[in-house]
Amino acid sequence: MPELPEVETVRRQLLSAFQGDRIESVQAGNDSLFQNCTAEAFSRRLSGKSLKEISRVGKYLIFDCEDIYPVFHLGMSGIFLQDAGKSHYPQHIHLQFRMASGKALYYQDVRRFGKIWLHHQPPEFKHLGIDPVSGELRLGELRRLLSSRSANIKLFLMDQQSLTDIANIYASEILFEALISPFRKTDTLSGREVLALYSSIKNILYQAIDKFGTTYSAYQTVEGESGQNQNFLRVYQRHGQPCWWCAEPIRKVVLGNRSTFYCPNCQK
DNA sequence: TCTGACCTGCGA
DNA sequence: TCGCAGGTCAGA
Repeated sequence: MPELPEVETVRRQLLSAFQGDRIESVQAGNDSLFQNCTAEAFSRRLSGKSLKEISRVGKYLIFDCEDIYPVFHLGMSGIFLQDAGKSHYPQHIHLQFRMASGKALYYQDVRRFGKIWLHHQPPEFKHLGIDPVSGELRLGELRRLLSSRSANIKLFLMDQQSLTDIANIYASEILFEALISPFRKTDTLSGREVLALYSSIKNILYQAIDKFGTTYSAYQTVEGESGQNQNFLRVYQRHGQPCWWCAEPIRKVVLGNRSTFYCPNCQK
């Protein structure tokens, strides 16, 4: 499940492997992934273009291919692979790029929640909030966002209008490290708690990027490897196991239709 | 603001 | 066989 650190890992690995390379041909097989063009048009328009740059806005990956900008959202299970032989689900490979260098790039999406667009100019994402791993998120800005409304803190962290969507695994981990209950309201946090939350957002997300993301189910890096961050999670999927700090069993509840993991003793 | 649908693999 | 996993968005 590619969340923000996984998407950033993918971006860095794609750039490292393919920046400057020219797309010789594209085979696209599944029209349902394409939001504003057909698979055939996607293939035709990208063939012959060079991959100059890849940027990320939230969980969107924007490829700069000269005068055309394919945009990918990986959804729940979208991954890029250099080697189709490392795919665990080759029947779900929907896109295949052949590059002038002789390399190949495959897009696999088991659940097909991913989305692909083709733009003629760099797209804007006005509906997205601040990227939490950019330098744009400062303590004062987080304090302003938290106090501007009275929302559940877990849902706030998963709301892409505020912080470009930190997503489920990391929202639980961030609240655990900050010792803040997932049931709290955003406008009830003390100055000390806001500071703890701010530090925790940075720590947890940068650690996840450093560990090449978290692998559950279908996620693999571009090189076909698993992420390493699942070995460092302290509450996610650990319900019933003792808390890292106090040994109280970790609990699981559903908030906003998503599983939420927390320590009822440490998180106030 | 909340809920359900989309989708497929996996484990109970 | 059924429920769960979860990002996003439309609709209630």
